[in-house]
Amino acid sequence: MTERLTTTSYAVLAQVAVHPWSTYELAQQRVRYFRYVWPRAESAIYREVKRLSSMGLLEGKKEHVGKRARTVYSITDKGREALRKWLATPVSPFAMDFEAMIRLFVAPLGTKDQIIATLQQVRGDAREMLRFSGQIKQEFLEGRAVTQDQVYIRALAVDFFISLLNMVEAWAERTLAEIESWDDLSPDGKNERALEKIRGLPVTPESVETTPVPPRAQLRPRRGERRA
Amino acid sequence: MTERLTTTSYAVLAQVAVHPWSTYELAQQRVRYFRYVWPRAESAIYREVKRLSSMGLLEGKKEHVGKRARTVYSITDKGREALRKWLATPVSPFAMDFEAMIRLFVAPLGTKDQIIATLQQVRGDAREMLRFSGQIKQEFLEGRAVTQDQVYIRALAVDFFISLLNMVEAWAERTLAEIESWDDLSPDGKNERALEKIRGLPVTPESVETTPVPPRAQLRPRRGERRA
DNA sequence: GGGCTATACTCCAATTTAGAGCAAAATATG
DNA sequence: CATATTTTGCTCTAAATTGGAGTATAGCCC
Repeated sequence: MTERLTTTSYAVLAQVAVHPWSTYELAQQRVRYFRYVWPRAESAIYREVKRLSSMGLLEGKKEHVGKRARTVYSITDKGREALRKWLATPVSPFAMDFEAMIRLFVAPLGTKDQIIATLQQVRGDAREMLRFSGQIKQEFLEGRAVTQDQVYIRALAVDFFISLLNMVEAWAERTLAEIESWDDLSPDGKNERALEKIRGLPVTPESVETTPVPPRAQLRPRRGERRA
Repeated sequence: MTERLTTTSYAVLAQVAVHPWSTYELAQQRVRYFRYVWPRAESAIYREVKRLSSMGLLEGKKEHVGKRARTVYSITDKGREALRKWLATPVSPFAMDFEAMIRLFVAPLGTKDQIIATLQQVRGDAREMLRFSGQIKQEFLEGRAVTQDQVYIRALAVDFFISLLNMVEAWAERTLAEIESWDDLSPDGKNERALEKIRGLPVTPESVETTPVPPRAQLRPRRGERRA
C-alpha cells in the first residue's frame, strides 16, 4: 500500500464528494460518473476506498442490513484538500482504446461483411451510449438529477459526450455507406477517390511542418502521477 | 507465456503485416500506427513479438550492425491467418481515458484559473495531434506514405481522427469561452442558462426510455478476448 | 578522444486486471 | 410457503501489464 494517489484515487474521491456511498453502490454507479472517462476494474474500486480511508481521505462507517455488513464512505476535509491540490497539477492527455480501428486497418484481409459488422457494432455502441446520455439529459431537464445543483458544470460534460457520440455515430454511418458502395475490399480504382476525400479533410492549416515528431502530448505521463 | 492472443497481439501483427520491422522501429513507429487507438507500454511490444514469434505468427531474422544484433520480424502465413480469424469475432467497444473530465467534475473545489489551464491543455493536446494528422494527410497527398496503396482504407481512419480531434478542439474552445465568461466557479445564476444549453444538445429523439440500464456495450469484454 | 544521442534491447518490482468465490438478503416461481 | 434465482456486498488470487532502470554498442560532432 503506497501513499501515492493515482487518477483512479481522485476519480473515487470525486465521486464520493457528491455524497456518501456504500462501496457496492460506488462500484455500480461508476457508470453514471466516470465509467466512460476513466474505466477501471471493479475490484480496483474496492481496493481504492480502503486505501483512501486508511489515508484519512475517506471515512468509512460500518452499517448493518440484517446480518450483512456494508461500509458507507464519505469524503473528509483532508480528502477535499487532496482534490484541491490535484487540480493545480498538469492533466494527463486523453487517450482511447479503439479496437475497431485496428480491424479497419487490416480489413482487406477479411470480408466486406466482416468489416461492415464491425462498423455496425461501433455505430450500435455509440447509439446505445447516446440513449444513456439522453437519459442523463432528461434527468437534468426534469430536475431529478442527483447533482442538480451542479448543472452548470455537468452541462459542459454532457455536451462533450453527446458531441463525441454523435461524431462517432456519424463517422460510422458515412464509413458504412462508403464501404457498402464498394464491390469488394480490393484497392482497384478506389485510391483516387480516397485521395480526394483526404484532401477535403479539415485540418487547421497553420504549420503543417515536415518534422515527423510525435506530439509532445504523449510525453506527459498517461495514467498515474509518476515523476521522472 | 499463454497462447491467448490479445488485441495487443493483433495490433502488432497488423503493423508487421505492413512490412518487416526491427523491434525497435516497431516500438518507435507505433505512433504512426496504433499509438492513438491502442496505446500500450513499449516493453509490452518487445514481449509480444517474442511471443508471436514463438507461436509461429511472426518470423524473426537476426541481423547485425557491427557487433550489435537486431531482430527484424516479418509476418508469416499463419500470422495472416490469425488476423483473418480475428476479423470474424466481435469487436470490443471503444473507451477513453479522459482525466480532464474528472477535473471538470470537481472544478468548483479549485480556482477558475486551474480549470482554464486544464481545458487549455486539452485544446493544446488536440491541436498537437491535429498537426500530426495534418502531416499524415500531407504524406498521402504527396504520395510518399508507406501504405500509399492502401489510401482507400487509410482515408477512413484519417477521417475519424480529424473528426475526433476537431470535435475535442471545438468543445474545449466553447467550454473555455463559457467559463471565461463567468465571474467565478460558484453556481450563482448559472444553472438556468445551463439547462437551456442541455435542452439544446442533439440526442436522437427515438426512445429516451426511463430504464436507467447501463449500456450493454459495456458488457462485451473491453480488452482481451476472455470468454465468459 | 570525449561527450552526446540513437539504436537495441532485457529485466523487474509494483500495479492492475478479470474473474472466481463466498455468503447473506431480496425477490420470483411454483 | 418452500425453493430457486438474483442481487447485494464484498475478498482473494493468478496472470497480465506497466513504467522505468539497466546494459551495451554505434555513430556522430567537435
